Amino acid sequence: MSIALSEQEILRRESLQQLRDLGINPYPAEAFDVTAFAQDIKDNFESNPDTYKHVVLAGRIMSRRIMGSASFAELQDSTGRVQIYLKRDDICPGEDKTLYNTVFKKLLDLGDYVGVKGYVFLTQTGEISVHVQEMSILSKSLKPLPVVRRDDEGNIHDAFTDPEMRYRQRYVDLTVNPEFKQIFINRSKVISSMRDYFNTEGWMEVETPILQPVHGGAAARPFTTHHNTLDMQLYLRIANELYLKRLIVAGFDGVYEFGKMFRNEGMDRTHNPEFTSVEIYVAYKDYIWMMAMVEACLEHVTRAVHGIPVVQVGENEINFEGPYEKLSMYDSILKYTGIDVSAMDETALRKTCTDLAIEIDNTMGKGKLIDEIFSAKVEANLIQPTYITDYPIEMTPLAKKHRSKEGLVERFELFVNGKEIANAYSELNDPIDQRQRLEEQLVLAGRGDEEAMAMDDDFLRALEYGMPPTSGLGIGIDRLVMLMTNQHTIQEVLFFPQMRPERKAKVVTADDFIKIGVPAEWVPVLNKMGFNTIEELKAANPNKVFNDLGGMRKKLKLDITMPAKEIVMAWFE
RNA sequence: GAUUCCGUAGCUCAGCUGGUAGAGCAUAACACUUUUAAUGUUGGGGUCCUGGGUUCGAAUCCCAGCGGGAUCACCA
Repeated sequence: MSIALSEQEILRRESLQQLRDLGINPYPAEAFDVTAFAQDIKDNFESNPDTYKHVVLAGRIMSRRIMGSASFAELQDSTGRVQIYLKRDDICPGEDKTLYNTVFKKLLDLGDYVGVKGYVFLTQTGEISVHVQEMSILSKSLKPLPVVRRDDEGNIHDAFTDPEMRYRQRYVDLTVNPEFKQIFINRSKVISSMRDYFNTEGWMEVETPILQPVHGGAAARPFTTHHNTLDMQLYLRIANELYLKRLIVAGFDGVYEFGKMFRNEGMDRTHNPEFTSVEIYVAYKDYIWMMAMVEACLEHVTRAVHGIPVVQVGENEINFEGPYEKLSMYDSILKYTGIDVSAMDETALRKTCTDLAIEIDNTMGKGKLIDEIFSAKVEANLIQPTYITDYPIEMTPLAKKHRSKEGLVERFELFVNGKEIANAYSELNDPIDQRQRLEEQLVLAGRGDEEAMAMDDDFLRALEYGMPPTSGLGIGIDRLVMLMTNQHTIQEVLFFPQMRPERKAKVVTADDFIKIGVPAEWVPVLNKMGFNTIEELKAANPNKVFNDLGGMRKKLKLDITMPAKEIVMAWFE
């Protein structure tokens, strides 16, 4: 709790107490069953007025226009806002006008939850409104929300836009900027439609460990933690690939998992330390099959979100209907740079990078150098969904060697709008080859590559028992959602993006002040005067503090007893 | 991590070459029975992010720190 309450917060707490004094519970326990929603009323009242003669709805009061004994307010529920009309003598049919004159006009604040019963009608200006016959308080709001106003043209005034506050206090953001809720509704549709697609195909949703003794399956720095009972180091997973493959070894034909991954790396517009991915593995398939599956799946997802297979992303209209363009890694570099890197050795690649003004360092192997060229020169050109296929073996230790092309693996990545969205292999199931490839990763690690993949002996043991030919796919859900919702920062598609901790207010409990003899009712006054710790108080001049207490008492019109001077002096001993 | 911009009332923002801190909304009081960015009148509300420095005097200038944004780097 913050130390000094703002004027408005103090007033709201006083209103809360006055409600209680009137015998009104500001936080009632009873259920309040609604029968109507704002959006439905606005959409359907005019075509079907008879069904809105008795409505019950609930939500926050978001604006009020009080005109004597009648008032308009806007009620916001989960679907939107609808205007409500309150007339004193309607909600207070008897002599007692307290509910209107005191409760509604004085003690309610913007942001309070109320429940209303009444009927829908059209005002003289033609706005669909609810004529309230009964009103009850469902929850009192003690902190004022930012007020965002909209005029007739829909222009927003005093918008609540500070990204820091929007991300730290997402509950405020989505309350006053409800249009952002659609991003998260669409996020949910992306995941649920994809899950539907997988389930319809007969593949099984599974869960695998997040706490892993070996961080395998991807190349990234992990978060490290410690288990006390086992007294062992554990990692938050950077990928779940190796566990899902163990389940293919176990005899499932298709398994998939939606889940959080954790990578201890930089944060920016497209990276959050924890992010969501889906991985799916299907036995007896290869990466050619997987391409067709991805096309069907993403078209299904796009239709689920937008109703059509096309989505507008910035300037670009992106069509998720398959089939997508396919380019091999080498051909894509040839296409966009005119350089054929397919036969180059490491030395030649280094020279090519230098010629193209691409920064490199000594830890980079052949695969990484090619990837640098690709990232710098090709990626941004891949706007419509495009498969980049057949990667150099050095950068892909978990994929099967290409069936016909030497030095390559059966892998594709799907690029959309210049960004990687999906990654898939014909999975490596030759245990001896797999062991060698992981050993090569250890060499890279020895050269200083912090992200080289770790050895996982249990995974190799599983492969030795035999894994059927399998194709696997990973999709970054956050980036897919960014595409589907036309957002260009990952923070906009995460409810609670990672932030640095807020600066802590210097917190001191009232007890500390009470212990040195300060009467409880004077503690907030001292806080208001800037004394938030005992040390700060004791550093002050006792006579000045005593005088200022009197001044504050007068200024704040406090109805509390002034402590005697000796008592104040005693605080300083 | 680098560069750069920003941090002032509950919110959105002004605040010039340093001289008693401002507006709109919100809030409080009064008026008002179909308003709608309601209106009219009158009030209250501030750790100018934090800590140093320069100065007679700092929201303003300088330094450091904290937090955020953008760009870049990193991130297959």
